[in-house]
Amino acid sequence: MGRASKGEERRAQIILALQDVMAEKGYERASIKSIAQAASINPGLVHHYFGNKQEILVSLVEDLGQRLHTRYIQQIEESEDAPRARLFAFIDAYVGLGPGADPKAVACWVSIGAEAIRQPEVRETFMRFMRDTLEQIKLRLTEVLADEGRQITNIEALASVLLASIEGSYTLAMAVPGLTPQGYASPTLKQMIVGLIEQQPLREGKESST
Amino acid sequence: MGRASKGEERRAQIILALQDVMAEKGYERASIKSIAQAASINPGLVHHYFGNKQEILVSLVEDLGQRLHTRYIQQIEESEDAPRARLFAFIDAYVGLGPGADPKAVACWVSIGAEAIRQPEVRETFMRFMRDTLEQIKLRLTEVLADEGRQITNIEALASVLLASIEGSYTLAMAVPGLTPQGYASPTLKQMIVGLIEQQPLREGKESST
Amino acid sequence: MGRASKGEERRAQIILALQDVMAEKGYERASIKSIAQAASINPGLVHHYFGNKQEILVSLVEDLGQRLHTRYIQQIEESEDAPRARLFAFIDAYVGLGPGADPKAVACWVSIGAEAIRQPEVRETFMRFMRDTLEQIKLRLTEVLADEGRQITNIEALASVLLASIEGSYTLAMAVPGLTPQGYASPTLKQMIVGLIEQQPLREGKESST
Amino acid sequence: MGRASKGEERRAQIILALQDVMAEKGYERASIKSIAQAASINPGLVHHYFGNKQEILVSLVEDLGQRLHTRYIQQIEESEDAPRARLFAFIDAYVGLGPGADPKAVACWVSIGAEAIRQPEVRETFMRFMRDTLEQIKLRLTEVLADEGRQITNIEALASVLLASIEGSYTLAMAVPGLTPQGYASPTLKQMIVGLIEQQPLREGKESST
DNA sequence: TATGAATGAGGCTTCATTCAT
DNA sequence: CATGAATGAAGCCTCATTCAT
Repeated sequence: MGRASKGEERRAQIILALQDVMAEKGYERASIKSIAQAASINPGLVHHYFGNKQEILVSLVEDLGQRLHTRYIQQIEESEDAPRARLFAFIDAYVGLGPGADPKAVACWVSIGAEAIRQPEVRETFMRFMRDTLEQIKLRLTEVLADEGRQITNIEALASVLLASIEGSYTLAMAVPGLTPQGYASPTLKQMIVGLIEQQPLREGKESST
Repeated sequence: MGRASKGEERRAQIILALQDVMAEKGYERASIKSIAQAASINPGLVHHYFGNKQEILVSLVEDLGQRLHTRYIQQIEESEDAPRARLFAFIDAYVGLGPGADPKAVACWVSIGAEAIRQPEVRETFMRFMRDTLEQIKLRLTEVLADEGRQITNIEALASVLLASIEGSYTLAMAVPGLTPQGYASPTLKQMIVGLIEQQPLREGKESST
Repeated sequence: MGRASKGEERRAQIILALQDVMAEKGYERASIKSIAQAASINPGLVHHYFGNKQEILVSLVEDLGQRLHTRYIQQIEESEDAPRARLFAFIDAYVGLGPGADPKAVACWVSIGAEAIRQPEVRETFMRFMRDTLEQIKLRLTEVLADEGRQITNIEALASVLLASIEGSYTLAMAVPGLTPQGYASPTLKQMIVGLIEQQPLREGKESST
Repeated sequence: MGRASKGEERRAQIILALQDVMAEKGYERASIKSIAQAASINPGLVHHYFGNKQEILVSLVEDLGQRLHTRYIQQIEESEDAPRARLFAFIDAYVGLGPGADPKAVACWVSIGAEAIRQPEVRETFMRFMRDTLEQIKLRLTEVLADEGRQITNIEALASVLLASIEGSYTLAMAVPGLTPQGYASPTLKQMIVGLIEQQPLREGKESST
């Protein structure tokens, strides 16, 4: 797993530079020149490490996804072992801080969502990450439902709404700052999840709570 | 109420053309030339009606917002008079169909959210619409809570999560099509809302259902 | 001599509008649209009165020249009858106030001098005025020299330097405002002229009049 | 003092190209394309060396100013040591030949004077040069007056008229060629200066030196 | 006369990418 | 690896001029 050769370092430098510039100007307006400047390297050098601009973007998507996943793993490790705790750890990792705990990263992530609509290569990478994330949500939900004696139905839709809420909270946070209350997302999402869970019918003759 | 002078028609033509091109290529790649072509007019004419490209975008934001609001009004009129029905009408208007019942409109809306991060003029218009929408959600929620004898607390956060879920569902629908189940959003969101409502404590000694 | 028909008024309006816009932006950046706005008329109307933009400029040159000449005639009429007084009246008309007593007019005049270098039609009109002016200077100088018993030689060069000083004072006044002292030009030019005159040899042993 | 790196050469090439094109068409009509052609380089390359068109113009102003100053220094070195000779050397440098001994340079200089009215950045550079030049004139004049026992008053105004005469002679030379006699400027200006000097009162009853 | 829509050319600038050194 | 010069294609916008009404 020999990471961090000179080349890898350079690549990482460039990817982070794209993140910085893109957070400020968006993808299209992030010129190779400006990226190079942000990375403190020569413009011509960028194309030694990436075939074209889009490749940097794809790498950034991977990088941001990786960072989010890493945070999630950490939160899981620090959390209690109970299913609910693990589900909440997921929420904390993904909205408590957003991707990378970094406003720049969140801004990029929103732009990436938009770029993914048009650029197949970006979509592919973005989608892979979203699919994995959705799987995790389903896992955590199933775990909780099982643990609490609820029927496991409709998981796909529940997980989708949760994922949408997370993505949407990024958009709101960046595009309409100040409109939504500070720090509302994490606790309210947890509350919402609890609500959803408790609407699931009990597995064996028990009455559902509705 | 003389609507649609010649100039207004042209403007509408151009705004719709931006929507079409932008849905396919995104804002930055929607060139004035391609917009003019989509509108079947001369490229030079675009700047006869709009000072610059951004003005078209801002007009499109207003237009899309207006369309959504109109749909909402219609749904309200068609719905029953009960508070819950009105809240659900809101959901149907905003996610049952997305902005404009039109995939193009949804694609644009996601891009607009991203552009709003960087372009103050776009943000302003986008934000005004989001603020109004948030107010509507709060109104509808308050109505329901009052009607069902629940305490009215935490409305701001509840509404924010709902708004985020809607926005996020647009992003998922366009950027990772097929990942989430068809038509999941509207019913699941309603379910989620019910869950959230029923977690609100009762106003007078009655037991909450949790 | 029926002046001021409706058409003539419109033309004058447009010419003055060019002056206003040109003073602020220069000739090339004075668009037909901005000229029309300054004239409070419709852009399309401009080409009813002038074949093209250059024609307006040529008319402006004529207009400014006319104004200057008119001022000169007035000053002459108000001045004493002595040759020196008439020469000084010339100076007062041309630099005491500049063309039209109007900073805008002076700014235009400097630009016109530059445009005359490249545009033959402008040069022709500009040159006609300059030739007439030079003739006036020579007349006034000859008059003075004759009156003061000086030999009349070198008039052409003397007049040219005087004309150059006037033109140069416009450039300095507009391009480097504040660099030269307020109101220096008129008295100092008079002083310079006196110096030049008194260097002319006497015609027949008479003493100079100073 | 390593002058003329590759980049500096290119810059100089472009600046001279602007001079050539501008002499023929004026600043606004000197397109980047035509400048590139005159410099025998690719149009896109121009913006590799200059941020925008105006920067080229400002550089040209500096370049022309430098050339004039250099000529003046040379004339001074070649002239006698007497104050009058030095003052006359100034005149020869500035009008005997015009800026750069080059009609193109003179044509540009006139246009620059006009552009300076509108473009602050151009004005600043133009003004700096004019200020320096005015200082030189004052120096030379003071020197002469001191040497010839004249009172040193009114220097500012005398110098201003001289500077105006020089600038004006450029305008006349380019805008109305043939109107003024060939080569009139230098000798007549000298004559005018002598006239001005000899009008200055003597410091202490001494006779003037003429 | 008057309006303002329409045309089409061209200008400045930006930029991804390639290449010589 | 690294530099930064070079290329050429767009892109946005401005504008003089024409034209239908």
